[in-house]
Amino acid sequence: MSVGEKEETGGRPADRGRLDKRRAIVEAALRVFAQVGYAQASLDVIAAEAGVSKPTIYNHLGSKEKLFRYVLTETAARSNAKTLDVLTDFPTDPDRLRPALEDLAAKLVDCYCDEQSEAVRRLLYAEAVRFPDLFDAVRASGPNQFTEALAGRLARLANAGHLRVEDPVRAANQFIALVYDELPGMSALGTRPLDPAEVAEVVRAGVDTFLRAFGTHKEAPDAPGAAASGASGGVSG
Amino acid sequence: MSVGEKEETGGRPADRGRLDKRRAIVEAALRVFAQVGYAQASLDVIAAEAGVSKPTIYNHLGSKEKLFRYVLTETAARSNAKTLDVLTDFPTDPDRLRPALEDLAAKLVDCYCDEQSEAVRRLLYAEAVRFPDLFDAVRASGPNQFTEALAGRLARLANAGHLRVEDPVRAANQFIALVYDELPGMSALGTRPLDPAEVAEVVRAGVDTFLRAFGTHKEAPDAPGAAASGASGGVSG
Amino acid sequence: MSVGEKEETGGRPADRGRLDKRRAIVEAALRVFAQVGYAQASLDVIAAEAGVSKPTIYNHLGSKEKLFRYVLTETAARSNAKTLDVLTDFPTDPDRLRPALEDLAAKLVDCYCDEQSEAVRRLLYAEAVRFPDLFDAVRASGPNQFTEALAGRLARLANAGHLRVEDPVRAANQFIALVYDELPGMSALGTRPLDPAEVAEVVRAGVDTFLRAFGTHKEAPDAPGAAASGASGGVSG
Amino acid sequence: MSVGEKEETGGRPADRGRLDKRRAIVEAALRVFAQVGYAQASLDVIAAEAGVSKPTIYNHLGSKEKLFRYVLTETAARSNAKTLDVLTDFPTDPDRLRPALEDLAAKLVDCYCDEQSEAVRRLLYAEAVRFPDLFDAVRASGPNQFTEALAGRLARLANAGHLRVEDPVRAANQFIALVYDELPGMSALGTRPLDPAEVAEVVRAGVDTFLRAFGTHKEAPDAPGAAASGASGGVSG
DNA sequence: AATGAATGAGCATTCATTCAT
DNA sequence: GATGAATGAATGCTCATTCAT
Repeated sequence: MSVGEKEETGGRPADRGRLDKRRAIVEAALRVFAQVGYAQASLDVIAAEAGVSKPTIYNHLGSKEKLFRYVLTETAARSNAKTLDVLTDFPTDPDRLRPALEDLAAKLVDCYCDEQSEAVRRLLYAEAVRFPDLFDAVRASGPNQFTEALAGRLARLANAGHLRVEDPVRAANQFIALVYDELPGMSALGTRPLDPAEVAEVVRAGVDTFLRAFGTHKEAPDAPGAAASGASGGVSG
Repeated sequence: MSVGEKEETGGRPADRGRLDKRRAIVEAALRVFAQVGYAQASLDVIAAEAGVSKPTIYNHLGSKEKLFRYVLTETAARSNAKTLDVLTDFPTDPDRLRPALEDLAAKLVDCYCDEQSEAVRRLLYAEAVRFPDLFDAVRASGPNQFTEALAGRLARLANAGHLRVEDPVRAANQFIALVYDELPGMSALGTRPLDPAEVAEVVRAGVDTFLRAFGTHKEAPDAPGAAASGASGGVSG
Repeated sequence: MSVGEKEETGGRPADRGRLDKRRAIVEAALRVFAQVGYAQASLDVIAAEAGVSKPTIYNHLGSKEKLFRYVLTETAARSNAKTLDVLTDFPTDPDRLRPALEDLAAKLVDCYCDEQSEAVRRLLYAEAVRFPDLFDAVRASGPNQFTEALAGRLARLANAGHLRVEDPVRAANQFIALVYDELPGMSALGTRPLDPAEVAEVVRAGVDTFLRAFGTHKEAPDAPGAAASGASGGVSG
Repeated sequence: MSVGEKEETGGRPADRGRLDKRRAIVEAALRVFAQVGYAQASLDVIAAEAGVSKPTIYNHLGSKEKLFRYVLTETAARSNAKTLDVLTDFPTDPDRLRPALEDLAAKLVDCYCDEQSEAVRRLLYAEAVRFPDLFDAVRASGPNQFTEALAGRLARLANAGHLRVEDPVRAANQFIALVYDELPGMSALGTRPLDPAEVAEVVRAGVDTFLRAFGTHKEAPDAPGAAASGASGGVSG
């Protein structure tokens, strides 16, 4: 235990290879599950992809089902942590609210649209009947926490006079809905790359609507007239 | 649909049984696919559930994949038709906009949360990678059409001075997002029954936010104080 | 259904091939089970040996365990029927008892030492722990019935004054023990061919002892002095 | 076995643990083999049962097959030694023959029906095809020796005028057959406990028949009327 | 000497699909 | 047109065995 490198696993040096293999298995499994789903994923393929033999998967993770559960919860946890992180930078008492919200929304949809995030979402949808507990677990550890945290921020902003929200949790959910809801359709559920410009536009429009609904008079569109993607003028006033 | 209604199920009476079998197969397949997913669904089970023999499925639909495609597109088409229908009752020049929108939203989420609708959604998510074209086809025939139609209504309302919308398509998407987005999480992706009261509350809150963002001064909450789950009046200061 | 051949199965002509396959499977399974035992028998090998595909075995017999049960009980039933048959020829009031008993014993051990009989015995021993019910079933349908039947004959002989038996069932068991017990050891549990002469000698000696114990004075050794295989004279008196 | 009794378990004290492990392995293996058979016995289970790791089994015994051979021969040897021992107490010139024979028979069937003895028998039956040499080895070292020894005793008794036997080996085999043959069926091949009273009855009946066949006039039933389960006196007439 | 970890080979079972009837 | 029967191809999982430690 002289220089380092082995320090990071904490255990005996021999554990190094073991942990590498475990990680390789889990990563390969995520790739394969995301590609073909739970039922169609064959352990042969996962083993090959991970560069290990099939029994090694069983030694490490016990069964296909346990592997699936582990992969999903672990991946979801990682995604969730990243998502929660985007709130860290969010200013408590922002100079200008609109850009702050747009920044937040951009980072948020970035997390939500991340390849692994979308893969987990697809798998949870796909197996909602067979693994209902997985859905609950991931939701509890992820989206719900983010919603709560965001609700807290919104409540503080409201208290500071920057927003008019009555039910912060609902407002938080609506914020997420406004900035994200259109994207899965555009990316074919995370299956096709998104045009960043379109994403930015969706985000801006979502934040705009959010602020129209919950903002105070102090806020004005960032760049007037930039919000419209379809009909240019004509309507309101 | 004037003259022969029965004509559309085939001319000779002998085809009657044939079409019955086909329908039985498709319905059974939907049930089974919805329950266990594409890969885990076995044709034996579907055949048994439909009360036919396995080769009959092949005679009628060619292969498991074609069966899946057919079931999904057909079911989606039915759902979509029902969804589009909810716009029929929507008044062009409503006396009071809020209740009209709430009624519309209620009917809409009813369609979206319908068991078959949710099953199709889960299956599209599950097989988004393997059947990307299915996702596109269903989206094109369904949600997109509804969005467009709703956008048209919103534009007319805007023209009539009832709303202030610049981009009607976007507004339509946001309307849907606001009234529906929270529900899949609540129903575990259509897997668990929803509490109608909670649904109504979500819908009302979504419409409320929508009107705060896009409504004109003429609109006020339907029942003062009923819209929020928290404090009713103004929050901030 | 002109000449015949199909008549013997009774069902539709198409059933012919089906029944042939079933029989082929069962026969192959018996061979393989007898050769390598239950656990080591692979369905691949059985299928190949039977000239059918593996799923066909499942179509016909459901599972390896069911196949085993079926093969054992069916084979045992056949063996048992044959064994019971040897009593048919046994004279009720024999002129001379000794040759009748020797004939009976010879036929009996022929049945007991039959290849299939021994195979079933080995398999029952081998799987007595895993399939205790099989042991009971086969015993009830086979040996017990024979013992009872033989006991009946012995009782009648006793009543007719040809034997002195108090407990006919026990005497029957002892008769079987005397004429058969040595043979499994000699044939390595049915694994090696028996020398017919040795078998005859064992049988004769067994019957001799039986008659010494249960016979009346009327009976005398068939061929005086022929019973001894080891020490020639010297002993008795 | 004069000087060092402990010498035989190895010289250095360090070997103590090694030999303990070996013994633990063999005992565990016997338990597992007896329970599930050769093929179904997994070395993982045996290792766990023995409290050692799997490679340790290989270090000590080389392979599953060698382990099986060793376990069977060693266990058989132990059983055989015990069985041979029952002849030690058998009086050369008994006062009364019947009780002596009954005592001998009781002890003998006790040995034969011992759990380990039956387990070995079942395993030899089960693997008679795969391990024919094992069957021969065990038979040579065990039953044959006992038979020979018993034959010697019977010959001496005959010489002393207590019995009338012409072929002592055959008589020995018949003695064993008479007192033991019924028991495996009653205990489901050693799988179920025997009722001692029934065993005693079988033994007594066996000895009775043996004496009726080979005894001299000097011998009479031990307890008049106790020998038969049916009518005691003469039957026919 | 003992073990944790890894693996190649094998097995029971299932399934989508086809063919003869 | 409908079906019973059959099958090639996979799949999840287990096991005896070996190697590095």
